[in-house]
Amino acid sequence: MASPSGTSPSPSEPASVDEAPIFHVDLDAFFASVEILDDPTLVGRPVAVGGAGDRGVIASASYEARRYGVRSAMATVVARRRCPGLVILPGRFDRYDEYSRRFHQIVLDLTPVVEPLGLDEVFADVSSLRRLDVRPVVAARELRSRIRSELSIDAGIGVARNKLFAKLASKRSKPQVVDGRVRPGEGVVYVSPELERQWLDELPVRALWGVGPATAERLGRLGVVSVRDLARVDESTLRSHFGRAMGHALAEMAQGRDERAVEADRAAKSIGSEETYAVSLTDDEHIAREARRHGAIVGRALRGSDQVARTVSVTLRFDDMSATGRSQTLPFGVDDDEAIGDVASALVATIERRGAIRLLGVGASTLSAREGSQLQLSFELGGTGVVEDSRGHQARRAVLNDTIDDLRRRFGRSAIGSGLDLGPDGLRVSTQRGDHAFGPGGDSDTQRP
DNA sequence: TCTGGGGTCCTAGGACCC
DNA sequence: TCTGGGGTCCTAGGACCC
Repeated sequence: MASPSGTSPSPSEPASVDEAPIFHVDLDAFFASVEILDDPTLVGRPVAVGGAGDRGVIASASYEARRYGVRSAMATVVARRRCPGLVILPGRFDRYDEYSRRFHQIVLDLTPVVEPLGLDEVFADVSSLRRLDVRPVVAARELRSRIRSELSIDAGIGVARNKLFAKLASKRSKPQVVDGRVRPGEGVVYVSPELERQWLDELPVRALWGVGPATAERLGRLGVVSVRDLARVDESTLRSHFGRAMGHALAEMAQGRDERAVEADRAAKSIGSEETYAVSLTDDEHIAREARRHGAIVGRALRGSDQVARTVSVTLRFDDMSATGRSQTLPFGVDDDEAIGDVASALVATIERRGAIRLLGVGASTLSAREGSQLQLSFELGGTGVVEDSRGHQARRAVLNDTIDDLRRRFGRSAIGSGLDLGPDGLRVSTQRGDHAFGPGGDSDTQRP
């Protein structure tokens, strides 16, 4: 296949695993591809997965749809305008999960060091192939054909010295839309060390990992548009403008350096559920109910993964697109709908509204394995260490109620929506207050004026 | 043209502890 | 008189990624 000089893979060049130990593997148009596989009548039609409503966004677009300029992250109303015949599907994430697991397993058959990024991408460290004397480009081609034969989905694979170049290479390996036509990709692209500098110099800073619209804009104001420009700025300057971590990362990437390891088995750090409403919320009771509903979804997810969360957070986005949040860390982990819902609805009630609410979300973090959390609570609350269900429950309830009282105090009663003071929605649970002088917040009553 | 839902990471200030 | 220094935890906000 014809390729622009300097950007073609160099399959004929020998590359040992030591020269190019990192793969970035990325499935093409993943969600849309799964939908087309499951419904052959969609073959050849422009297909997208995403929200169909006025506030929807495209999550994935088939190449047929991309011919019309449809892209992921594009507002659905825009996509429809560009492509009136666009088939928009809501998405079936359980199904994508199945495909994703199979995809991961195929890569895991090659190397155990696999780091997923979302459902359709992984980094893989293939250093372990050294013993087998396999050239990485050859291994990548075999991997690609296995993915294609077992999943019926194409993948692009970047092969390089580090994550930075592997990711840039996989992007170049993809099919491209040129003049309304889809040009097949090369599938596997290897960046040789000799090509690295040339690649970087051609790139806009926006192509670098971690450089989004805001950072690109700020760099532009410093006269930095390309990575070539960026390479001329010293690190201390970058740190002073962008902070320690970002400044360092920018300086490193501009030189083609990237020491990040491929990390397998990264545990999730938070679980959340959020929703953008077709019609923004204004009613206090409705808002509290939604906080509880999302809290219950989070609770189910926690229980499903045998985890408890100590931190409950809420996020609101208003009609002006501004967003704000509140979070509260409890002295013990929770995984039940009621506890999460109580804290979430109380948190939401403390937020001063800047208008109608278009998005409401509930999150859980500071996660730990569920086992033993009840016992731990019993100790923390000054118990004997003997776990007794009713007592444990009552003590948790008491701490939870105190926590909610603390929120009122911190943010002022007036900030609390009318939905909170009353009992009927079950927010306040009848517990004799003052009969427990233990636990964090347990003596907060005495501080109340 | 108007911006989803799942997440991760970073920063900064205050509280608190030694 | 003026008044530490570092570490950790918590919270709010923001940018970014897929």
